[in-house]
Amino acid sequence: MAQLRTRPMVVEASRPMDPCAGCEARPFSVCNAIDIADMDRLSALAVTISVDAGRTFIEEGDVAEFFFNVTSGTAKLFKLLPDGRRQITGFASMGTFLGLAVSSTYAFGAEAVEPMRICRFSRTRLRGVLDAFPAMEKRLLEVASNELVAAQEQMLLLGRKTARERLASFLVSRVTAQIAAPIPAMPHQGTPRVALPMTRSDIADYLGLTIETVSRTLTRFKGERLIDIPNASAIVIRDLALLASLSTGLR
Amino acid sequence: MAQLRTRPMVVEASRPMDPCAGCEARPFSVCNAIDIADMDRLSALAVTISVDAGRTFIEEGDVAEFFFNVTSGTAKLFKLLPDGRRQITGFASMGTFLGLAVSSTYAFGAEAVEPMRICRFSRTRLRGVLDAFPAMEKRLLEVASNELVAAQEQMLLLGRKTARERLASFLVSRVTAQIAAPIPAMPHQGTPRVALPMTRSDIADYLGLTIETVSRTLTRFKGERLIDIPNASAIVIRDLALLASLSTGLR
DNA sequence: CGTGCTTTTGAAAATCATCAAGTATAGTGG
DNA sequence: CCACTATACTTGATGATTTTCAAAAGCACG
Repeated sequence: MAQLRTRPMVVEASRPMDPCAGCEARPFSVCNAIDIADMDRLSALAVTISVDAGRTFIEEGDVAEFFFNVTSGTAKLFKLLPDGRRQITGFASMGTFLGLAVSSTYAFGAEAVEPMRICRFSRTRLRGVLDAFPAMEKRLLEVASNELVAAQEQMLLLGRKTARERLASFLVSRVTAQIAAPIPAMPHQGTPRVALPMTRSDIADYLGLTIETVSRTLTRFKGERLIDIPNASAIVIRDLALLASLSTGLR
Repeated sequence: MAQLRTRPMVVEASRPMDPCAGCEARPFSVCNAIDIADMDRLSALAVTISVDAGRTFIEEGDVAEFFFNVTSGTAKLFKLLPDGRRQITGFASMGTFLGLAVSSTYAFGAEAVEPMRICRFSRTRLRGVLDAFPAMEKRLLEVASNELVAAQEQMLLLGRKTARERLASFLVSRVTAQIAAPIPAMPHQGTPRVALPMTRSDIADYLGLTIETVSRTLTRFKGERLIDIPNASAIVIRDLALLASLSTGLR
């Protein structure tokens, strides 16, 4: 399990103008629910933070003092068992809102898998903004509902799919996530290239497998001309349709 | 996979007075967020329905026309793969709110495991109530957040726990759910008795195992004096503390 | 007191995990 | 710029937990 030396988290007292105004993540985040005119109310609470790759910025069980919004980069969200077994419950990228929890402590940890920028809000102070702008609370409910649907899909994967089906599902979801979200996306004319900023170990802990099984299964996919593996952190999808049907057991 | 003959769903045009006034599930449900004085606004939309055991009242993929609130009984929520493999994502009992989904179709199916009474609301009409009472929307966000936490815990179980740990977790969660919720609970002086209205097949599909493994593991627990099995639908917990530590791998 | 279902129990098989090297890859410092 | 080291990834052999296949035992209900 990745463990980098712990460099100090860089906190910038960033308030040049309105940090939210030019925020690239806004179109993809809950912040967008607030009218641009009222945005200052939100940006007054926001503190921009840089997080180095490998840095844990949410510790499971810690008092939940903050909400976070991912501006750039990718984080893995995870839960641990006492003996160190780890389940990654999801990956958070641009626009993802983190910290939803009724309890006073975080129910999961979060660690950057690549350098990140995140927006931090005090939970108590954000509550005031939420009360003032019900549209944002409504947006949060949408976000939570979507995550719930994704979580149920992942339960189906973890509880009932084979290793092959899990990897196929993972690759397909990476493709669709890349299309739906962030960067206008590099043109993919049938052979989309998905970036895998996370390690094989992360993928394994996300899919409930071991790194060896992940590696073997990807190698086998390559042999079957379903994918190409130019390097460990990128995969070229050669037959998305077949992968998609594989992912639901229709081989 | 349980498949009973399909009896017609009984719909009662129930509006004797205010059906919500004497509702036993209200203290445990989102309805409680609304002031008793404003309750008529909600009860005007509510239609009470009886569901026979074995009846599917939410079909995965169907247009999501309604929200539901469970008044009594228990339902299993599930997702299916094309070849029939099933993952039960949760059990819904008194007070559970169902139907959260941004999409226009249900992301999961729901089937009664014992006779139920449920409250049905039109999604479009409930939207008006939610807009009028932000407190209820807020409550829904709390509910969704809690379910998200539970879903993450279940992902940890499905992805990383052994069969023994899964069953131990299941039994412990049944005990705590019984204490926290519904019926003032029968006095349990160290040996709580948990009801299992669902079949072994349901438990298996919930824990990502087969019925055989569920049966074998429970039998082994019995042999180890951790539980008693008076009958197939009830279990007496003889050593909750040991089960609890077993559930996190601390054997 | 059958009849049909669920549950339990047993034996064999299989998928995936574990153990163990060996091979890339990336970052570091000479 | 190139070895050198650390880490990540791949590949192979073996093993174990869990599944699959099969059948008997309980239970509920007519």
